[in-house]
Amino acid sequence: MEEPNFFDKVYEVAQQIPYGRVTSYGAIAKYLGAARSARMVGWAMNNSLAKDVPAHRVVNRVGALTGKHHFDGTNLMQQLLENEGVEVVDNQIIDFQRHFWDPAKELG
DNA sequence: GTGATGACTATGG
DNA sequence: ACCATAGCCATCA
Repeated sequence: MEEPNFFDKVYEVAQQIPYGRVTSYGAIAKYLGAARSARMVGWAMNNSLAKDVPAHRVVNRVGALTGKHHFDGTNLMQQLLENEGVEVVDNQIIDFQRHFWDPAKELG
């Protein structure tokens, strides 16, 4: 095994997102010290789909389910979030800030 | 080694 | 307010 890659770190953070909470790509990237690599976080999420990572809890900065079309169904991501008590309308999380979970703040 | 790509974000017109 | 462009940086062809 080698040192944890960027992706591995993203997985760890994503796995620590509490139930019913969400975060943004930028927040994770910032926690990892690569705030400008938010895209990498999203990409890592794509890899995480095959892992035990709650990728549906990671959305963009405005709480929009930009990655929903990476899931099997068209509304699977939304269903998962709603199942956790997160209100989602038109592919966007309602009261995003209330559900927001900042790893940089919660973990350190 | 170079170029292209991406589930983003910030800024400018 | 909306659309376009730039920056960022890790991975792949």
